[in-house]
Amino acid sequence: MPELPEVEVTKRSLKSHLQGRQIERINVREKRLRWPLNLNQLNHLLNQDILSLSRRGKYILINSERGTALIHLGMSGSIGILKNDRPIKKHDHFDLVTDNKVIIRFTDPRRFGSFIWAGKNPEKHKLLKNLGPEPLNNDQLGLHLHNLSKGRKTSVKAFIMNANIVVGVGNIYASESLFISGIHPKRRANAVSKNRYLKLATAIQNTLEKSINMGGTTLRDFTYSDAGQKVGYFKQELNVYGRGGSQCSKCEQPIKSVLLSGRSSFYCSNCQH
DNA sequence: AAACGACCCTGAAAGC
DNA sequence: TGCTTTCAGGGTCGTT
Repeated sequence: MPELPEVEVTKRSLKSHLQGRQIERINVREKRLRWPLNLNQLNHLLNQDILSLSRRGKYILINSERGTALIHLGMSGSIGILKNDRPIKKHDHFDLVTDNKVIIRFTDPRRFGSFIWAGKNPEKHKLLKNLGPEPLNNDQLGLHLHNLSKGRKTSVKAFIMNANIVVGVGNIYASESLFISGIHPKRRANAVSKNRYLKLATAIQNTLEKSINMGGTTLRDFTYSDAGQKVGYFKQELNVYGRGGSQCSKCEQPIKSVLLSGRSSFYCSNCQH
C-alpha cells in the first residue's frame, strides 16, 4: 500500500496528532519487524515533547527532545489513528498512546516495516545517511540524475528506483514517469541524454505531486478504517503500471509487461525508446 | 564502485 | 471446489 503519497499523508496525520504532544505509552505485541523492535531504545520517546514530524524518502521521522524515531511502512504497513480503542487484529504490531489518549496503531501483515530509534542525529543513521536527494521541490533533479548516470550501465529504471540516487521513486512511479517522458525502461542509465533526464525529472515530480494531491484528498479523513482501503486511489491515473496487454493511452498499441531487476515493469515499445 | 540475486514475510489472486 | 504456485506498492545485504 504505502506509496510515497501515503507515507506523506501518514506523516501529516501523525503530525496533527503527535506534534506538541507526548507519547505516554508504547504497547508492543510483535517485535519481529524488518529490524527487531528495540523497546529499550524506543522508550526514550516516552514523556518527551514531540517537536516535529518529518519525512525522508519513505521514512517517517518522529523528532523528540531526546532524539528521533523512524517508522517505515514497508510493503504492507499502515497506521491507524484511534480515538477509542478497538479489538486488536492479527497484524496490529504496536501502539503509541499519546498524553491525550489517542492510540496510534501500526499494522503490517508482511512485517517489512520498521520502528527504530535513530538517536540525536538521524541523518547520520546508517539507513538515512546514504539516501539520495528528495525529488520534490528540487530544481536540480534532472542535472543530478544526469551527473550520476555517467558510467552507469544499469537500466534507467533500476537507476531511478535506487534510493541512493533519488528517494521516493517506487516501482509504480518509475514505470509511469518513464512512460510520460518517453524513455524505454531497459535503456542503460548512461545512454540517456541530459535533455531527457530533465524531462524525466519533471515527469517524476509531476507524477508524485499529482499522486500526493490525490492521496491527500481521498485520505483527508485518514482513519484506521480508511487506511487499508483503496478509496479514490491514484490507480485510475496510471498509464502503464499494472496494465500489461491493454492499449497504450497515446498510440493504442498493447502495453508490454516484463520483469526487470526482479520487478515487473510496464511500458509501450512504440512510445518509449 | 557497481551490479546482481537472495532474502525478509504474509496473503490475495491466478493457475491447475 | 481445493490445492499449488505466483506475485505484491520496500529495502538491505552478501557476493561477484
